[in-house]
Amino acid sequence: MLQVKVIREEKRRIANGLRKRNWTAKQIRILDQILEKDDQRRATQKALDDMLAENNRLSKQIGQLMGQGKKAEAEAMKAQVSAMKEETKQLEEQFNTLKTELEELLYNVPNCPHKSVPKGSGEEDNKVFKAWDGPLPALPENALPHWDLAKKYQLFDFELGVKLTGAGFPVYRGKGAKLQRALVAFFLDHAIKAGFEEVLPPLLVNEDTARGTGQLPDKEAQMYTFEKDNLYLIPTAEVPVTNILRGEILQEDQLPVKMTAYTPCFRREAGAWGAHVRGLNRVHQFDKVEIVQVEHPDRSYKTLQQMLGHVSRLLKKLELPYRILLLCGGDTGFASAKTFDFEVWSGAQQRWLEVSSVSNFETFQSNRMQLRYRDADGKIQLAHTLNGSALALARIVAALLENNQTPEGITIPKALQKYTGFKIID
RNA sequence: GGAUGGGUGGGUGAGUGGCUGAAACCAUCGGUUUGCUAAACCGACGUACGGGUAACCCCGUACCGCGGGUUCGAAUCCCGCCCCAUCCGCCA
Repeated sequence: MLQVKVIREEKRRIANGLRKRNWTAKQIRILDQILEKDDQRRATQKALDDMLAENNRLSKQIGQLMGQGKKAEAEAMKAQVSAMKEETKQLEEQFNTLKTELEELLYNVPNCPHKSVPKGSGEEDNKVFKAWDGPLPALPENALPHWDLAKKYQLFDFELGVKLTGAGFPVYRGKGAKLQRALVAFFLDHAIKAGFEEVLPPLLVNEDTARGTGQLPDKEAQMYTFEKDNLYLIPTAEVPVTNILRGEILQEDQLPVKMTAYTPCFRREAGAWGAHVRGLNRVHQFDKVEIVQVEHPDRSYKTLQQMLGHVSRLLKKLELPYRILLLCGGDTGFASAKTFDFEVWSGAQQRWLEVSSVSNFETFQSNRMQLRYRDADGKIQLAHTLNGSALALARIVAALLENNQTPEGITIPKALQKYTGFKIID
């Protein structure tokens, strides 16, 4: 959520940012509505506070009169305060309404894209930030897509998942299951080596937590919900991990806070099915190792680049061809100011698959969850939050299987062999 | 799930209707003293929103788990919810 203060002081910049997200002039008028609503809110608060101050003053006097035994005077004053009560109540209701309305307006405004983010409406306007300059795997004509390889080598089973749960919940088996575990361990070890603290968070979160990172109210339809207990299954580890610091005021020298977590991720993906979603390309449950950083605003973009470096190293070690996209305004997530996507080449499908999304949210999340630090002058400031997948398993597995298929079997990249305990799937 | 007792500032913890935004102690920070360290002493020390000021700051309001209620006035009384501890039940 953007701060009203920022909208007021930098309305031009915010409006320009929204234009990059393809907002029309008409839509951008919401900024004026917000400022107007905030003016009303402040005026009402002033009136209410003055009223309450008067009430408090009189009440104190009543207490004193009572203490002095001046009962009649006290009673007269009581009547006076009682008379003001109705007006106070009205002001209070008005104030609460305005506050709620203001918040609802603010919930509709996405983050302002960073100045380096290109304008655009969708995928087609994303810029290739780093192209793949190496060779693509040379696979034979009859190369199998990963869903066929999975059948051939009994690595995972979708039909079985349907029996147990429903579509989009694969059951991994044998070397397929071991491969999952190996990748998780591989990713976690590298994150720990890069200075991230490993955490193993709950997979169910409450409403406050879902709100903190912006899943509520923006992306409610994306999450599985447990109405009876008022809990949500996490769509990414970002949600519980970033919220660890919700409401905290950190010391400046505690920044950056670096955390990593492996969790399964659950996504309803309602209405997202269609072409290109076979096999592991899109599933309701997948495993992911996430890296999260809470950083000083002055350093957050440098940190974003470092996170790109971290993910790049993982993909190099896995010997997967990859490219990095800088998302355009229209494709950048609601809460993000700047997002890079990583895509790996899926040899048999002959397409790039998104395996990681690395974002700087600036103060969009920290404002909502009041995640702050005390600067050198002792002033309290909102911290920047960042996160990235490092990495999401399902599609990595798809690419690994497809790209490494040989007549003898599927070879395992060298760096991964000590984790899998086998060099080939045959 | 049942019973009982609790949820107060960074921590411990006092506070049963007005003098309490909240004692005291600890921690932290600044100062005095000191050959250095320690100790002692003095002082500062919550957050949000709003108002005033160029700023240091000053003022107002709200917040003692969350939400509602009673009252001129609520940390304190009443109701609902959440959470924690202990015991019982169940159990990986």
